[in-house]
Amino acid sequence: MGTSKKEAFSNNQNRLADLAKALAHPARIAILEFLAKQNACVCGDIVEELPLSQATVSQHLAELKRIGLIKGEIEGPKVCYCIDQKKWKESKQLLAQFLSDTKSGC
Amino acid sequence: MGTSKKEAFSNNQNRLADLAKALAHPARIAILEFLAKQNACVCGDIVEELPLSQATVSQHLAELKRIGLIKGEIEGPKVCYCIDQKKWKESKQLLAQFLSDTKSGC
DNA sequence: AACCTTTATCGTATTATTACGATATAAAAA
DNA sequence: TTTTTATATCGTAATAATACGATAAAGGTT
Repeated sequence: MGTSKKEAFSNNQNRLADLAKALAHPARIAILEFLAKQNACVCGDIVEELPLSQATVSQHLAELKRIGLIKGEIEGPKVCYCIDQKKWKESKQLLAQFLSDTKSGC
Repeated sequence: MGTSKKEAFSNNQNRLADLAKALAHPARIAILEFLAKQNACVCGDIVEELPLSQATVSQHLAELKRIGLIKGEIEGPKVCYCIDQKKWKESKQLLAQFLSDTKSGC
């Protein structure tokens, strides 16, 4: 027990839920907002932006990488993170489609 | 340890993350899609639509109610569920704003 | 009243998430 | 080569989420 029964749902439903899960923490929202604001790859100083330890920030970055929303490139001693344009557009599309399909009718 | 440090983030970031959390399970996506498809309040038969026990479906409905996306009205022995129009539009707006603000610049 | 139907809640087992110190790794700098 | 800097990973403790059987609650039906 306790395991999510994802196999019982459609691909689309799982993709949406998984995307939502990646966004389901304020730190990850903050990271995405920060990367977008810089409008470029950010090398270093993501940890300083957040009120969390380095290890925890790394975990949140890993979660965003897992879903593919961001990617990191090793640049000397640092890692440069940026939003993955292709995947971000896809995700936007997926969410926007869900939002527009789901109408509240009463 | 283990507790999410939500107090360290902005209101907007927390609202977004909380909304995303409500969407972060395929069963809840399925429920919202089903309610939207019916385009009316649905009395009963939500449990039959899902591959989960009645108790689990009730929990998912409670989570959607917690965030305010749906509301239930007692109608005799049944409960009629529907998407909360006002809250749904607000949430759509919140997400859409985030999606359009967050541009991938590299 | 006794019973059926529908939904919520309780109890509980399992798994996932969150957080952080400590440590590993990898590359630049001294 | 040793040291410094930046990031990832490990280990672990605490909390949250998921699932479901059992039971309660609320309202109809007979």
